[in-house]
Amino acid sequence: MYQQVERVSDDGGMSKQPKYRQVADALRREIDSGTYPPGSRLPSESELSARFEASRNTVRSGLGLLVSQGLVTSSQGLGYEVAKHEVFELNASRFENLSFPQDGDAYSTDVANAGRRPHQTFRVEIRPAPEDVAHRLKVEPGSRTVLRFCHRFVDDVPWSTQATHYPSWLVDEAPRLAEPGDIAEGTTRYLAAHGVEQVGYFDEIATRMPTPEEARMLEIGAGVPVLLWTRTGYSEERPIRSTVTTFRGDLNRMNYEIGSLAAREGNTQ
Amino acid sequence: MYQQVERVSDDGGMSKQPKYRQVADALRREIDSGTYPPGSRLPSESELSARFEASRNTVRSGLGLLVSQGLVTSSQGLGYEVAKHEVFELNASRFENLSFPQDGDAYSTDVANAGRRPHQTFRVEIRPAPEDVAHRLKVEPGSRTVLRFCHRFVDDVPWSTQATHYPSWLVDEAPRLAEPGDIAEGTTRYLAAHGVEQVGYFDEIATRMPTPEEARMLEIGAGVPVLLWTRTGYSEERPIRSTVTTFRGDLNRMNYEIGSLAAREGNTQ
DNA sequence: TCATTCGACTTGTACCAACAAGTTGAATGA
DNA sequence: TCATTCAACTTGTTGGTACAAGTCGAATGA
Repeated sequence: MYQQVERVSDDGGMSKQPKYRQVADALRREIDSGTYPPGSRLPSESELSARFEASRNTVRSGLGLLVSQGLVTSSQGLGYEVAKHEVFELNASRFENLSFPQDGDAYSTDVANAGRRPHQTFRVEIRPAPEDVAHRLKVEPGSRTVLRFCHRFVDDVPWSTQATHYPSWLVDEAPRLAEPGDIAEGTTRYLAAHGVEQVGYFDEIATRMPTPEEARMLEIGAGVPVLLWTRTGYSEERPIRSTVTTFRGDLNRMNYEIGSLAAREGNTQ
Repeated sequence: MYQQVERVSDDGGMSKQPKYRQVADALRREIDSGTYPPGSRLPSESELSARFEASRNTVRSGLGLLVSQGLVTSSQGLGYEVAKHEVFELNASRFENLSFPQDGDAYSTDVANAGRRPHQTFRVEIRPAPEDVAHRLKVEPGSRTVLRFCHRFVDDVPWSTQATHYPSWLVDEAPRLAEPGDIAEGTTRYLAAHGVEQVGYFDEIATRMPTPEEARMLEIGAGVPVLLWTRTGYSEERPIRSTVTTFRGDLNRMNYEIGSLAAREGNTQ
């Protein structure tokens, strides 16, 4: 296959890099330049081992770098594959007033409009408030909250999880929140009908590597971060909900449109 | 130190996990439970090797997992340290009208207000438009753009990079854009004074693992993703700027306030 | 006192070996 | 024809060894 052997010859006087990094860099260049397009298979470890005159372990270290950077994935028995990135756009500012991306309304229609097949599981629990949620809802940590939890898929690929906590005082006014099953008209409308209107919200966006739990739920491989979207909704008087949505970072992008965008016809990616 | 040896005894009938995962899980539990608080040092590889009755390689695999999840960092000669997370809040919606977080205005004051020391380097280049930028600015790929690039530090720790591209037609109307050095009054005000007013913007937020280049600029260790904030600014007629800000994911969180938040006094973290 | 050396630690790199486990496709046999 | 087996691949796990390289503090010597 490769009669010729890789050398550090390309190293234009740069500092000497360890061999496993040279392997990673060489493969990264070839991936970037299209030698190995997204979805294609890389040569096997033993082939690379011969090509780079390195032991299998060294080649594995290099490949491990690429995996932890999310560039390639590996599966036992199959080999290494260049990662595909098919991102899905989420418009976060569209839900400003009533239609919340909650209980499947906006989510299902968005996904269906993109020609994909949505699917979700749903459950309701009574749970003591975790510290961060308690702080956002301005209730005591450990006090009772209703958790409405949603696990979402697109074409049977895990896409996101969404956990919305409601404070117990709100459940007293709107008891159906604590009942299992969907609220057909949407929780925001349901709450508004019971005199609790959401007049504003506060979004926090963060990223980090997934916990093992999150990696399991979203079937995330190594090297893929999660995007955390925390939306705290407010009535005129106080916080009424805290929604934490956890997205696969490799499949999602979030958008905010603010101000007049008359000049923005067509889409921007 | 540890006379007793770890066993799989804790495995309550669960599927057998490889030993290196057991090591990682055990250490993760101890980190979460406070046995090893943030900033503290983990036992050395050889100590862990004795404790878990595993080879050094196996222990290293387990530690490598924690590193790639951003939970711990390692440095040669020093050992493994539990990562500290000191996040910095960015209010993205505050810049809705004129004061852009550009050329240091909002950034410097924000950082100084937090009692930290801001520092930044700045440069201006003429560059052919990369494809994504060209698309956002609605110009031809490869056409001339002005790139104003900013590398920001907080207390001498690399914090973010910001690259703003302006289309060449805009530079004809506002020539100081292409000149090196700050624009004291802020680019947005400068543009407004030349009849180009930004009336809206479109934000895209994404996350991924850093490229080697980004890892170098931001001094990111393994297991820390970057947060990409792309803001495209529009005048009444067309796009006028594309700003891509790259943040260290472990040190930043982005906030959007939308609607009335009279009920949100105090802060939410 | 102060700077240097050096030893004892730490993690990093690189190699070897062996076997486990998943996948695929060709050969086999009913 | 069709299902099964099996051989030949792939990556995954675990052990070993050796040395390089970074860090720290104690011992050394001027």
